Amino acid sequence: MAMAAAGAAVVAKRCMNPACGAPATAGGGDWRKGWPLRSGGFALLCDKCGLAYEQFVFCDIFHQKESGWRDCSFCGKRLHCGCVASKNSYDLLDSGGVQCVICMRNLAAQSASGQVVPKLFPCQNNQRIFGKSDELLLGRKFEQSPSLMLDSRNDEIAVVNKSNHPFMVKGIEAGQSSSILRQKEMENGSRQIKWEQPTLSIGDMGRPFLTRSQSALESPQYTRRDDNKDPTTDSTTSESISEACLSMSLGIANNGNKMEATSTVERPILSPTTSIAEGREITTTLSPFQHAQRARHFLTRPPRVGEGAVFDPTKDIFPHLRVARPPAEGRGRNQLLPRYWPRITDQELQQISGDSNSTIVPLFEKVLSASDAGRIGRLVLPKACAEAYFPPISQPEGRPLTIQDARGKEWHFQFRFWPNNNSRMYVLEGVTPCIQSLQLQAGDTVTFSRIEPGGKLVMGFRKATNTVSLPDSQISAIANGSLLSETLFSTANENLGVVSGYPGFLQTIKGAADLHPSSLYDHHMNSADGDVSWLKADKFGSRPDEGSLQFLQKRSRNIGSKSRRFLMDAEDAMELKLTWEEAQEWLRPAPSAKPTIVMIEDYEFEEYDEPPVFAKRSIFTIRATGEQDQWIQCDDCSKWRRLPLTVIVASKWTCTDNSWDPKSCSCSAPEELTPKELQSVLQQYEEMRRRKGSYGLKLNVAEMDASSLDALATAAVFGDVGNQGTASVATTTKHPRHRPGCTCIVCIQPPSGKGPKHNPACTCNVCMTVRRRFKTLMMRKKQRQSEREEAEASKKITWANRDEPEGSNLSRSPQTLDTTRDSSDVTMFDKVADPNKGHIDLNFHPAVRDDHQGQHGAQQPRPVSMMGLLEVATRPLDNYMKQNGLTSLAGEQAGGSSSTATVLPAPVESEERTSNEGRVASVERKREPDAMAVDEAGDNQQDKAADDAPLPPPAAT
DNA sequence: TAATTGCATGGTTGC
DNA sequence: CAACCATGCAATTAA
Repeated sequence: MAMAAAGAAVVAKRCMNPACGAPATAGGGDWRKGWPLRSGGFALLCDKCGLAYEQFVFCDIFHQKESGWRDCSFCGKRLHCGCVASKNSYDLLDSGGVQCVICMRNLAAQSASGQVVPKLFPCQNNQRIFGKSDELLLGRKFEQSPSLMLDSRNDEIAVVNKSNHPFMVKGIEAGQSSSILRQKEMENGSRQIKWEQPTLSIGDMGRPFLTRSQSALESPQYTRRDDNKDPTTDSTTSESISEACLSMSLGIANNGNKMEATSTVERPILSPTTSIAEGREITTTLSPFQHAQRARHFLTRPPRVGEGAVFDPTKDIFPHLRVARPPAEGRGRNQLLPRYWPRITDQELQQISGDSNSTIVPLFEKVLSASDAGRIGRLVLPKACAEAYFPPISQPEGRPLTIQDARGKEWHFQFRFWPNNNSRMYVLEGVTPCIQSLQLQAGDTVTFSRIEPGGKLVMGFRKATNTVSLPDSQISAIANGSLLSETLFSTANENLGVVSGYPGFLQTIKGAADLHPSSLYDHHMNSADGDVSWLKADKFGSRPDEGSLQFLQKRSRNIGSKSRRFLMDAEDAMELKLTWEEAQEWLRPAPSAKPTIVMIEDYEFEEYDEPPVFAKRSIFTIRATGEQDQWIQCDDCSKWRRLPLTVIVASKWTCTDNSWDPKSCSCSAPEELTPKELQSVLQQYEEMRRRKGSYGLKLNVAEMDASSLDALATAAVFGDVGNQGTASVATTTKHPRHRPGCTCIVCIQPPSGKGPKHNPACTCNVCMTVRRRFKTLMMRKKQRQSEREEAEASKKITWANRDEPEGSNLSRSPQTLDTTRDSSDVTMFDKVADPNKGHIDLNFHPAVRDDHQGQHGAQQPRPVSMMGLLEVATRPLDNYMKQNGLTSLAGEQAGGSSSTATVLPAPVESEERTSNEGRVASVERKREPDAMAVDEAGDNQQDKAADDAPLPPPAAT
């Protein structure tokens, strides 16, 4: 790359080879970047004579090859180039050598008089050539800036106008400089520093970057602050600090040639570069490292717990585990979204670090979109990432950016931006060769890291090997819009193991795993060796990662945007080989859950902040006396033991855990149920399961409906599954159906902070559906009012049957149930709560109701998905009216009563219902006032209507 | 005519 | 609701 391309404002520079003298100016550019240097810079070659120079990213000055390194004459530590920009990292000695700041300080400490006079100038590198074009100056012409120096003897700050000095200088934002300078001061220990700006702790910073070897392993800039170690004892630290200081400057007022710090806090030690910066746009060249430093300055908000930002002790235990780490630096004013957090395992870091002493700082990663991986050759960069980690650019043209891949090959991109909605859209242009070389495609993940020291950008990649490859026919069908989203996802699910689920599911499952070593181990072990293809992409097995997931989500965007949230990791799916109904048996309200009563259109709903929990399956029975029991089977002896109704037990339970019944706390104790009773109960139970399974078992994981997985998700995220022990829950008094396994919005809502809360203003699908149902309800009520008179005659009939669709649980009293079973005095029932209050049931199953509406339960219900629900919700009102007979509501009420028999969550009940309608109705009538009965009848009707169809347009509601 | 470039649009998502 | 960002598309340039 010719330097001329860097910009037109390159000042006259000539090759230092007297026989050459090739200019590096625009138009004459015979300069090109060469090989990467371990320093983090790159070689600069004179195309004409081949003389090589090197550039250091910290000072942005080209140095004649190998001429810039300076080794401390005392400790031998490799110092930086020796240019003015790095001048503060060492001191020139009269003897001709250099002295690093550490040695210099030590010497000063040893000297009572402290007469250590840094020899700031002249700099030795008089053969240096200028480097850096205006692209590095962000469009500004090169300008000489006064260099700031500090006489350490008296701590005065002296500004020396180095207008005659041939080195480009630069500045950074005041905030950054002050922050860094404070670091520097701490480093030197020469002053008492008051930290004005927010101090970042480990917790604030998240997990700092890792290095090849340990302790490595924390960013010196941070660890030093955190543990207050004496930096002099840590060469790594000091070196890093020194390097960091290379890039700092002071953001103080320029008083001509003399600058004075007006604040004691802001007094710098050394800042060799000071172009006065007032903001980004006038900020001069910053290396990525500098940039990160600056960005770090804005880090004031601690990461949220739960986003993975907290210190994760498991990382030390499982360094190979892929856990998204919030970048330690440079997240900018706004925190980086977790989706961009690098998910690089320590092993991968080690790989990329190789045998060098370099430190890898994971910055961010991005899943390649179709656009990114397409032929257009543009990789859209997340704005926050670009601004935090890449060099600042002020012009849309941007600047060239060289990024090295894990194989050591350098790729030259154009880092630029487009103005977009008063904002910027950052892109890397020219990525096609890289993409093709690495054989990346949409869904793969590109990871950006930085090598320290040097600040060199490195990119890795992670293949999404399980990327869905749909048959062409399906792809074309998708393109034509003829393939329903469900089909796509079904296909995707089959191929990838993607299933529907709550969006927080994946995150929370992983999050939970992160917090629990055992689960994490199980969950991640298979992929422990990583799916990041840093150096040996093909060597490692891979698992579908979030990249492929996101890719799928993106691909599905145009055909079912609502469904993009119903995706999950294939590996997670593998662990969820159970049907929804099976899962239901394990779900219980959280023991500690306290419901919040929410009024929705005059109806009370209970909302729980806590998700349901896993619990061991149990069977509820009711005796002839009306007494209810809960039975649970011992995992050891398989005997059934009676438990209090409200008890929730862990997934494993044995007789010895039976603290409620001393007589049955041992496996040797006889079973309380007689064989006949037991057989009856189990038969009923199996019957119920069969019927549930009749549709549930048909569902593979991928076909679970959304609500099912929502519940699964919320259950899965509950970390203390099985540890609830006993608690008084299980039933509620407000929501008649709020029982173990309930799938209403109360139960399926995700834990706080993990998703939309179902407050009255919630607009999630579930809530919206509920609201629509209520709107439908209200609409129908209005219509009914006008028809009520003529419907009066059939009203009683309606009442007699009105509870069938939804209210069988409500209407079924223990006594009623009991009379239906004559084989035993113990009858199984679906655990219900207080049936005293009329509530609209949220546990509707439209498909179930649909099927049974016309066939009285003879037909097995179909699974229903959220997409299907949404689909029917969009049907025109007239269809809705026709389908639901709203034109003749009275007739519906009268004639529809017989068709309202339905299968309910507890099939046993529905079966009874058909034979006991009259009794059920009478019981129902007894317990509720007529007014409520009317409403509830309407509710049920409307629920049904709203469930299986069609929601009226807003005007109709 | 194809490829590239620059911008606009609109879906998605976080606040 | 606003910001972000994936992508479409018109304008421009190159072949």
